[in-house]
Amino acid sequence: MNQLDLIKNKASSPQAESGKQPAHEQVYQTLRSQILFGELVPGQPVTIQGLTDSLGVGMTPVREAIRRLISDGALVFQGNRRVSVPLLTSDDIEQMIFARISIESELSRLATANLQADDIDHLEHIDKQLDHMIADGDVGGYLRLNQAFHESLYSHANAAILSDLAERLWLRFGPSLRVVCGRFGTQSLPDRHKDIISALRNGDAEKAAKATAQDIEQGMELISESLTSG
Amino acid sequence: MNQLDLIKNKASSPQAESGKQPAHEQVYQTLRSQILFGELVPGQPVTIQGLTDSLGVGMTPVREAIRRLISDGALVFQGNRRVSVPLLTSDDIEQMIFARISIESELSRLATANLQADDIDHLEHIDKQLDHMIADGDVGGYLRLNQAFHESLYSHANAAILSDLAERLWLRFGPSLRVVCGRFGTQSLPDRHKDIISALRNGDAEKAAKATAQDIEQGMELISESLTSG
DNA sequence: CAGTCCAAAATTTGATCATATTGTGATCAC
DNA sequence: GTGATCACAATATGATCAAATTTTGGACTG
Repeated sequence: MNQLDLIKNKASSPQAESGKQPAHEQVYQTLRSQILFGELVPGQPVTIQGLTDSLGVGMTPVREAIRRLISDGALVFQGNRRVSVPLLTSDDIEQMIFARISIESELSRLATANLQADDIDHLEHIDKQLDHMIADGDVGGYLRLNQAFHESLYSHANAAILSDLAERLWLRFGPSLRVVCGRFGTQSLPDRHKDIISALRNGDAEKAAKATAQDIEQGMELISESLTSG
Repeated sequence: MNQLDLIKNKASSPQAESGKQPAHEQVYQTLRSQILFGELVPGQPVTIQGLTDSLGVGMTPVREAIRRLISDGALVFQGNRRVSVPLLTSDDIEQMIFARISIESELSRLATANLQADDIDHLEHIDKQLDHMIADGDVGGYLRLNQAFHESLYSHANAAILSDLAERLWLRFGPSLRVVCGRFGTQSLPDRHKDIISALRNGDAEKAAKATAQDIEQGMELISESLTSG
């Protein structure tokens, strides 16, 4: 894809460890995945020393990663010096529904014009795998592929700032979404992706935006219901 | 010599125990203000050691503060280990116009119902001072009061997540807005605040949202024009 | 005598710093 | 221009200090 990336990777080939990223970056990415895919439970405390032990790195990289995640809204600072995975209120969900629909609909709208046929094929491929995950009841697989679908779509919008805002919102509800899936199973999960794909193939940006909004609303309402019932 | 001056000037805070905050938090707040109010120039490099020297604290707190600001989008990591104040493209501005209008209009809409008469008086008071700053050509004062106006308004929306998203966007364009003001002077600066206040007094949420959107669009277009002309 | 409550020690966790190591960009010789 | 070398900045660790939580022990009350 990008020539510059290949060149940059080549320069660091001596250490063939697939990436000579600094430790604080690796810690950040690790925690980010764990939060995004619900491997951490809402309310769970996160300690610096616990992470230095389990990840085998020093305190400074862990601290930096935690600060970044707090800034992302993926972790919350508890007033005393404790840090934990956020517990969402239904009011939080309301705000996120609004923000996600505003931003991600626009991302779909922008992406529509830039998508080539094979890009859409790729999205369809992801969605097919997604169906299998839902059928198999594989919650982790669902979360990863659902995220991959949206990220892949939004990446074609060429809108770094809007994508960044969207990513932050995903980090906020990741843990809660996992809980919902664990409670209700994968059957009730939304998948308006077929509608999105069909709109993309027709080059209909408005329809793609609308379908994205519906996909978002269904998923978020599920979390909201889970909160009120629990 | 003046290493603590920047930190100590938080004395305006009503709480006397502002010295109780950890150093990394103070460094973050200091840098945040400097970025938000344009005391740092777009493109300017930011070094860890430079800040440890000038602020008189160790490297760890500085590192944490910088990571947070990178996550905020207020600073950018340059691929190599360099960090600098972001340079915006006109495409960035486009995205920010969209995001700000979406989110901040909603914040105005939500705030309308919650505002008491004396809250609106307070907003009007801020706006009156703002007029003086514009007349005097005080760019720094304009930036601070403009930010205070919007923050004060949005705080009544009781929407932490949306406010957080808005804050991040403000951090991104702060340095560039300062440059614009320096170039064009304060005369051309937008101020639809009178329209906002009048709508708030009438309890007209839609009109408040609309006036907010106009205020945002005018301000951002100014930055955009400055980019293309420069 | 048992249970509760409070205070103070002990333990755990966080915050900061000093220092060693590593990587980057720049300079200078060739 | 190319390549070795040098200076500087960033990264990472462990030590040290401070704060908060938990545990513990004893006294007091019922």
